[in-house]
Parts: sequence; structure tokens; C-alpha cells
Amino acid sequence: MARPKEFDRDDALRKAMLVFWQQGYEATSTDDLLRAMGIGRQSLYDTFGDKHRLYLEALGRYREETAPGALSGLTEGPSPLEAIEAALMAIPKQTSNERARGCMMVNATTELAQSDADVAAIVRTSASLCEAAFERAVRRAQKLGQLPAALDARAAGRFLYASLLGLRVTAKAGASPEALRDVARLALAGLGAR
Amino acid sequence: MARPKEFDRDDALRKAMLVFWQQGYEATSTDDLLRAMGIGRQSLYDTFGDKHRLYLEALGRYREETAPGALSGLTEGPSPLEAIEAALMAIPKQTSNERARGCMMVNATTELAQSDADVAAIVRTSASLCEAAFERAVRRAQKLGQLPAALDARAAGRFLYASLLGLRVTAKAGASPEALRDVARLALAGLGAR
DNA sequence: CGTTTAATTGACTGAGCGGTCCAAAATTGA
DNA sequence: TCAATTTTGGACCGCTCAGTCAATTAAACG
Repeated sequence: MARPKEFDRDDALRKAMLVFWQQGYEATSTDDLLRAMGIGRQSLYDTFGDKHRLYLEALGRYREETAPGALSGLTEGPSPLEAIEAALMAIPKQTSNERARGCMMVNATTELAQSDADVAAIVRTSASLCEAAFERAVRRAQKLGQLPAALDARAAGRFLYASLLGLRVTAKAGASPEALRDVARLALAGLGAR
Repeated sequence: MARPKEFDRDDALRKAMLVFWQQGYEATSTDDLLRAMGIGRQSLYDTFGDKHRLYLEALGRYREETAPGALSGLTEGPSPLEAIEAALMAIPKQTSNERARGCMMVNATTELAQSDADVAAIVRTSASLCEAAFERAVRRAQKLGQLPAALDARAAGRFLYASLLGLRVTAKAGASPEALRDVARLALAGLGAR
């Protein structure tokens, strides 16, 4: 056996995720990462490979850690329609810091999806998962009579996720909570809830 | 008098805009710009100041040149509702290259709005203009009976622009034209058109 | 306690960055 | 034709980048 690591891998990864989330990939230097993660240079390269692989792992972690929180209510709970509403209304309810931070998946899409196939794959997977979560909630709401049966659940899932993305970009662009509420309200109206 | 410039300023600026649009700010080097613009290093610095000011000017140019094309029908034309529909449906109708290129304003928002006050100001102005254009179209549509009078036109303008942003991010994430059509269709449904 | 194995530290590398300097070239008006 | 003025091209600057290397430190096991 040999000397154990002095830091917690998961903890360091989460700290790296936050830096990438806030600054983006290109604007983040390895020194930024080392400082935030509190580890040495060689430890980073030994543990995570290189900057690119660390980013991919951080983005994967974001998907696993952050999306469930935002969409947790969708898959269970007594009122799927309320869960859908809550998922959209969560954006106007965020603090201004949270709104400014935006969504790491959106950032990854706009900055890297075009030039980085690995990032593109993660982004697509994330979109599929989120759309599917919304779609399932819509189906449940339809069974409960909360949404019209005529609504195309698959299309609605896509629409709701796109609305969430739109809300997040709008939020990052500096929109007020009132404006965001307007957007979320009309998105929900599109579903035809009675 | 003295020697005249060998290149066209506007032409060079538009070429720089395309590079920034496709690659983002950080990922674009001054050499990239020089190659695309077809000018020398000193010419760039003499004519545009530095990389940052060139970017700001390119982003301004994007707003002036690209947004009117996408929203042209909104302010005039016989059927404002059809113009609104066309503005959203334009995204699923784009070629895959256009969809992958995305929206430079969205890119600027996610990459720089948080850390660059100048960019943030341009982005906010652009959002206001676009929301106002949608809002005016909604009001006209209401007068023509194409949209319910009870609809909050201001909120609808905000919603439509947010939907456009959501569509563009979704498109860049690799969604199919069919999926984008689903999203646009449900966004329009939210307005309550009869 | 000493050997083995791995983690840490910090100096280092070559490449590329944004930006500047300066000499050569080119156009004008005198 | 010549002087004045501006553009141009390319060498150059200091700096930062991502990534490597080697020496040191520390834990685990015989």
C-alpha cells in the first residue's frame, strides 16, 4: 500500500464543476481550477487526466446532481401539474445570484456543443432525460384530468424543456423575476390546463 | 492626404462577426480574426481598437443586421399573427448549419453577460427591442381579432422572445426539425389563438 | 524499521496569447 | 518629383496557457 490522497475526489470535482459552471471552459485556467479545488497541479492531472476530461466529468456531475433537484417533483408526487408549474416557476423564484449563474448545460451547449462531440453527447442525453421527465409528468397529469387528453405529451415534454432553457437564458440576460413569471405563466398556458 | 485603406471596414467587421458568432469570444484568437478578415495585424488594431472592442462592435452589428431579418414581418404586414408564427417557425425551417450556428446574442449572454458589463448592456437592449417587437405584433393581432383581447400583450412579448431563445438553444443542442416544430407549435398555443 | 508504493510540491517547457514597434510601401497635394 | 501622411507587414514583447518532470514526503506492510 501507499500514501492516500489528501483530498476527497468528489469534493474536488464538485468545486471544479462550480468554476466551469460560472466561467465556462475556455475562460477557466488550470490555475483557477487548482485554487478552487485546493489541490496541487500533479494531483489534478493524476486524478482527472487533463482539463478537458475534468470538464466532461464535471458536466456529467452537473447533470446527475443538479437536474434531479430541479425536476424531482416531476416523476412522483400527488399533483404532476403542480410539479410542472413548480419546475418552471423555480426560475423566477431564484436569487439574483442563482439567476446570473444560469444553467451549465446551456453554457456547454452554446460554448462547446458545436466543436466538441463529447460535450454534444452529454448535452443531448441530458435533453432527452429532461424531456422524458416532463413527458411522463404530462401523461400523469392527463390521467388525472389536469391536462387535456388531446395534448401531445411528447411534444409537450419537448416544449416544457425548451421553455426551461428559454427561461434560463432570459434570466441570465438580466430579466426581472416579474418578467420571468410572465414567461413561465404563458408557457403553462400553452398546455391548455383548465 | 495619405494612403487609403486597402480593405472595406464594414466587410471586415462582418467577417469578424461571423468568426465570433461561430467560435465565441475566448476561443477566437486574434490570428483567427486576421485570417478571416484578410487584413494585417496593425490594421486591425488601428481600425478597431482591440479584440474586446471589435467584439462589442461585431455584436452590435449582429443585432442591427440579423435581428431585423428574423423579426421583419412583425412590425408590418397584413397578418401579425402569421408573422409571429413565422418568426418561431423559422427555426425548425433552418438548415442544419444554421441551427448549429445558433444565435450570437445567446452565445454572448451565456459566455460574457455575467463578466462583461458592455456585453450585458447590448444583450439587454437587444432583448428589449425584440420583446417590444413581439408585443407590438401581439397588440396588432388583438385589434384584428386574431388573438384574445384578454391576453397580456407585454407578457406575451416577453414569452415569445423567451420561446425564440429556447428554440435556438434547443436547436443548437441538436434537436430535430420535428422536435423544434413541436416546441414552436405549443408556444403559439400558449397565446390562445383561435 | 525499512522497503515499497503513491501523493505532493514546485520548477519547468514549448506554444500560443493579445498587443506594440518600426521600417517599408503607397497615395496624395504641392 | 518630392515631401507629408497613412497603411501595411512582420518581427517582436512579456505573459499566460496546458501539461510534464523530478525530487520530496508520507503512508502501509513485511
